[in-house]
Formats: sequence, C-alpha cells, structure tokens
Amino acid sequence: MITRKTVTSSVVDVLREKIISHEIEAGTPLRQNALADELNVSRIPVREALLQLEAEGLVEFAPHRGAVATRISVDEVNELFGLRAILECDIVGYALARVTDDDLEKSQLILKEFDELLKPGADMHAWGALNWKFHRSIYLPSGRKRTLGLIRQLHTNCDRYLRIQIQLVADYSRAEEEHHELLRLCWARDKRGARKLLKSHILTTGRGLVRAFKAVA
Amino acid sequence: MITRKTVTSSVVDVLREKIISHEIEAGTPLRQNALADELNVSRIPVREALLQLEAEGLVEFAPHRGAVATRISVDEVNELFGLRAILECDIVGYALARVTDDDLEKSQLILKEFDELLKPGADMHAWGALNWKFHRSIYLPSGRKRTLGLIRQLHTNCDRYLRIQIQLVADYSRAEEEHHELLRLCWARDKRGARKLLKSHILTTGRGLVRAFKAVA
DNA sequence: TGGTGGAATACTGTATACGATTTTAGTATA
DNA sequence: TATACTAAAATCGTATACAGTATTCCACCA
Repeated sequence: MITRKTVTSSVVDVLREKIISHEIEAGTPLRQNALADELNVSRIPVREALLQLEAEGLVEFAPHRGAVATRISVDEVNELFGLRAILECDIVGYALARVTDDDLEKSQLILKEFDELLKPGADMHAWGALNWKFHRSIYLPSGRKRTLGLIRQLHTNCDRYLRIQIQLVADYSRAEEEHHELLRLCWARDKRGARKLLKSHILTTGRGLVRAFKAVA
Repeated sequence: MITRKTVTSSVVDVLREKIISHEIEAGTPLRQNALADELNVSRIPVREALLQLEAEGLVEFAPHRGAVATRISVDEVNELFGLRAILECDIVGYALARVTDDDLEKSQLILKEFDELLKPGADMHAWGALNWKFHRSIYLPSGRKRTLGLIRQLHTNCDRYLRIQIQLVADYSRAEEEHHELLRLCWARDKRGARKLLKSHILTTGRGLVRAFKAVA
C-alpha cells in the first residue's frame, strides 16, 4: 500500500526532527517565511505543520506573534517521565491480558534491530525512534488506542531531552538489558513483574536526565 | 486584559461546541467549503480549526478525503474514563500537597455556580464546562501543566458522550454531592480519601454511560 | 538624558485562486 | 446484469496575495 504524503506532513516530520535533535533550539522563534523559503514550500503547510507540532507539545503559539520551540523545565521533565510510568504501567497490564506469541515474536525482532544499533560506530540517531517502536509493540495488543496516543506524545517529548543527555554507552546498554528482561516477563505473562520493571525502567531514565539537567544548570 | 480572538480560534470553539452537543453527529464528514460558507470565513481558518480538533480527538483527518467527526466505541468510553481516573487520582495528590486555602475558596465559589445550575429550569448546557472548571480548580495547585493538559482533553471527549446520557437529575445531584465531598476532603488535605472518592466519582459516571450506550445499541 | 508618539518594517492571519486527488455518474462492453 | 473504463464534478491541498497586528526605530520634546 502506497501512502501519499502531503507537503504538510513532510514539513511536520522535518520540523519535528529538527526540534527533537536540537538543530532548532528551545526558545527559538519559528518564522513562517523563513521556514517556508528554506523548505521551498508556501507558508500554509508550514503553518499547519506548526499547529500539529503545537498539539504534540513541541512548539507554542502566541496569536500574531508566531510559534516558538517550547522550552522545558526540570519539573516538566519529571512530570513527563512520571506520566510515562503511570500510563505505560497501566497499559502493559491490558496488553499482557491479550498478547499472543506472534505479537511477542514481533517485539523480539525489534530488539534484534537494537542489537545492531549498539554495535560500535552506529549512530545513535535512530535510538529514540526504535525505543518507541519497541515500547509500542509491547503495548499494541492492549487495543487501547487513546492511551497509546498519549504515550506516543510523551515519548516524542522525552526523546527530545534524552538526546542531549544519553551519550553514555552505559545508559544504552542498561536500557537494552531492561528491554530484554521486559520481554521475558511478557512471555511469562507476568503483569506484576512487567509493571515493576517498567516503572523503574522509565523512572530511572527520568532521574538520570534530571540529574544531567541540573548539572548543566 | 483583553484577549484578541483570531477567526481560527472562534471557528474552533464553534465547531467543538457543535460536535460536543451532537449538532454535528459522529461520523459526519466535515466539508470545508460548507463550513466556511456557513460561518462566513474562508477555508483556511476552517482547516486550521479542524487540525486543532483532530489533536483534541474530536475529528479525524484522512489525506485528500477530509475530516470526519470521530465515532467512538463503548470500549473507548471505558478507556477514556479509566484514563481520567488514573490521571486525576495522580494529580490530586500533588495538588493537595501544595494547595492553599485561597485556592480552595475559589473552588468553593465554583460549586456555588453549580448550585445555581441545578435549580429547576436551568439549562444543562453549561454543565460540562462548569464540571471541568471545578475539577481543574482542584488540580491547578499541583502545577503539573502537562498532566492538566491531558486531563483537559479527556474531559472534552467525555463531555461529548455525557451529554447524550445525563438527562436525569439524579445523576447531576449525585455528582454535585460528590463534588462537595471532594472539596471537604481537600480542606482536610486527605490525599487518600480524595483519591478514593475521585476514582469512584469518575468510574461510576463512566459505567453509567457505558450502560446507557449498551442500552441504545 | 530619558521618555513619548508615530511612521516604517516585519511578521502573522485570512482570503482568493489554482492545481491535484478522489468520488461520482455515465457509458460501453463482456 | 455486472464490470471496467472514462469524463465530469466535488473536494481537498497548496500557492499567492492582501489585510491586520506587533515590533522597531527614530524624531521630537520635557
């Protein structure tokens, strides 16, 4: 199935990536004309893209003053990871009640991709996307679309700040190990264990990020 | 402080109200031209409004096929109220840790407005908005903006379905009593009690709605 | 010097216009 | 009759153009 891409959706992807990767720094005003010229499109798709990114929490609009890449506080980082912990622990319970072996095979394959990524010399650029892909694959069997949507948003927002911190192989490999452990618990349909691991998996990462944040400031 | 309203934001408000009130029924395709003519604006603000409503979960876009007012399933209603219970129970804990007497006075005033509303002959139209205003006032002291944003979205989505069910004075007055009780618990800074009440306050309503849904179908 | 008023500028918000895609209706053909 | 194809209509997506609002900068005055 071919998917027709509209210009707007391309612009959304480009801008999201630029913001998450900090090519566009937090606090930067996003001039519609400048972006339009840069991407060789008109201002309309740029505006629409900015609106979508506002919904994702990556930019903020002020009437007649345009959009700005959101600046986030330490408190908000805490909040984001707290929300992830709550929602992901909740959804994983529903997922385990319905998950099939086929589903788990798929998750397993994604972990294989991770292994590739962790080999020396690989760029960590794709890490966030792959991380989301794995978590998503675990939660998908729950069938809870709304929750999944919220979690997706939280992941994009978290990613943005993870990228400035995690350069340490230690962090990646810890996450990697925890992913394998999580999947094991899923095979065992161990709800309680999965929830417990997930909670610490998320909150530990969050705390690490907060520490890094405070160290800089 | 005067707030300048853009055309787009007005369109958002109008359309949201129409969808929540079921003047626009679920599943209805939303033709941009028709809406633009009806509201005497061009299609641009209509498109932008639809994008925002998509982010709120009230409409869905399909490329080159336009927007449709989302149709929701019983499962999704369950999910929405479940999410509300989780998130609102979480945030109320943080709120109680910081709430001042002044904050609580404000909430008290909102409950007064409720009393007015419940007098015979009042239109129940404003109920959903006021309900949100009260809940919001309770959570606001938490300072957790992100969580509050998510909860706000959930409320708009729930409202939409509450309106087709709650015509019974009994439901309103039960909610009203529970609001008073919740506020009492807040004055007492009783986190555990507040959480417990809130959970049943939300889930009971959700279950009632699901019953009504199933009765119709 | 410091502050006020007011054009000039830059940018956003909205309308109009055009091009692309999908849907619909009708016709021809098996 | 059913299906495949084609042309027309409807609708969406995007570019361009104009209008409205905020910001900047400079002259003017206390």
